[in-house]
Amino acid sequence: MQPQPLPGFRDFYPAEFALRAHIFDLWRRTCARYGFEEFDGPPLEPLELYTAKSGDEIVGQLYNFIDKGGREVSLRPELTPTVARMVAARAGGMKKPIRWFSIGQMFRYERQQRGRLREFFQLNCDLMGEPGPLADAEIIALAVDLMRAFGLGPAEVRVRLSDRRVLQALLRGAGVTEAQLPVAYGVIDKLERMKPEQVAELQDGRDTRFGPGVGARLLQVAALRGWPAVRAALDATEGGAAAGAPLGEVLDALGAMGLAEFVDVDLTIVRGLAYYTGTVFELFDAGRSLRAIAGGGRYDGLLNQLGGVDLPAVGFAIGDVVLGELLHERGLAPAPPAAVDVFAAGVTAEDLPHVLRLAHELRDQGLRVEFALRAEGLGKQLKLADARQAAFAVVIGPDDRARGEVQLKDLRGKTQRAVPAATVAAALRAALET
RNA sequence: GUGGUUGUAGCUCAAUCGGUUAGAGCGCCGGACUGUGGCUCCGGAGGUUGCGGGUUCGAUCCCCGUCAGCCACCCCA
Repeated sequence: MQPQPLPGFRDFYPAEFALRAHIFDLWRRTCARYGFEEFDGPPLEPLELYTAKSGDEIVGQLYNFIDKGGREVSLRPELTPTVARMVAARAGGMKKPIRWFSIGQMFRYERQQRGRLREFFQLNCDLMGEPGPLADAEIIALAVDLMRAFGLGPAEVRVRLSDRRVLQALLRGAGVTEAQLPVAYGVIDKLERMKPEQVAELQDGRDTRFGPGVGARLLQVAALRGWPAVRAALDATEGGAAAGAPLGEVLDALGAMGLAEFVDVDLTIVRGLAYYTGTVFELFDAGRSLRAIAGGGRYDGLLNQLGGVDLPAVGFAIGDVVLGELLHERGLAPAPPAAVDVFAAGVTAEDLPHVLRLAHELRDQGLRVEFALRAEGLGKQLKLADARQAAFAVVIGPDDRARGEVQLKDLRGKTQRAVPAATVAAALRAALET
């Protein structure tokens, strides 16, 4: 057996590379439509950049090592700390709000599974310097349009949207103390994966982490679905209306953009407990058979914590792995594009110099051209042209040359016509532009 | 990192109770096809049955280990 790539790392053969290029292309074009600017940082960073944000525990999930200068370094597992550093360094000089995106390869030392590798590409989008809910709506709209760009509609992908402020108000109203909030977030986050017995213990109070009856009320909060139900619960809670106002404005804005049909209000979306302060959302395939496609939210304190500049921010990240799987599943992964426009074929050995001259002339004009690299029958050459999915073939033979012509074949339309040799380049350019 | 499960040709799969030389389709290469492609027909290459060990007269098949994929847990920044 040949040596294989390391576990969780991929070889990109042309077909897979074509999908990756397609994904990157649509990511870039969609971000551009929202006025986002592309940037990048180093793939290798000081280890402290990540331990400062997440603690020493994450080292177990990093590709870290000591470099030849004795520095503790790590391949980047995420981009946010790099963004924070870069923004902090020049925040004073940048017009707000800042709209940035980046496409880069990330590395995490984790056990791989479907949709989770040790190396992946991630699109990061951050909108910094604006605390208002329209910024949240803008970011969510971008995430939705990134799905629509691939042909994925509301029947294929769903945004599950929550808000840390709403969840906090409802949990406090349910009797969860301030100190118990982190535990309650953890419970809600795990609810879908908990055994029925554990849920029952929460329901009937055998789970003693919360006060009497609080567990059952927590389950009621977690079961709320849709904005009307959540808003009704907020209206019945002290301070609830104020806590729910930003989420309401986000939903109104998304509705005005015509994207409301993608969004499900669902408070069980918790995500990383550490730093989200408001809106929190994840994108899933509608059948929920895959991992989350994307996730993000508002993290108003993080840039200050990491970079020392107090800027509110909202953002998200999308990986290429789950998205790629979904595109395959839905038949939305494009076939690799044809690599050549024109195949130049000669009939006899004496035609070869003319084939080479024409091929090079066409290449100089920017056309993609291939020809047979050894003497072969015309049928064989055209088979190759067909396999390459060339749109046209030019056939040069002794009879054609005697008349100063070449045969120009439209391989898709199955038509052929004689063209003066001097005008074939212009004819091909014209035909390929249509 | 823990537990479970699956590994046969480039891909998708077959191989009787443990039995002789591990097969098929697709793909690839060559030919039919010496000035015309997609079709068809013929032929060929390609396998240490993931790897290592054990049981057995004999192992793709049973056992152990290991590596890899998948599933769950963990984690999800």
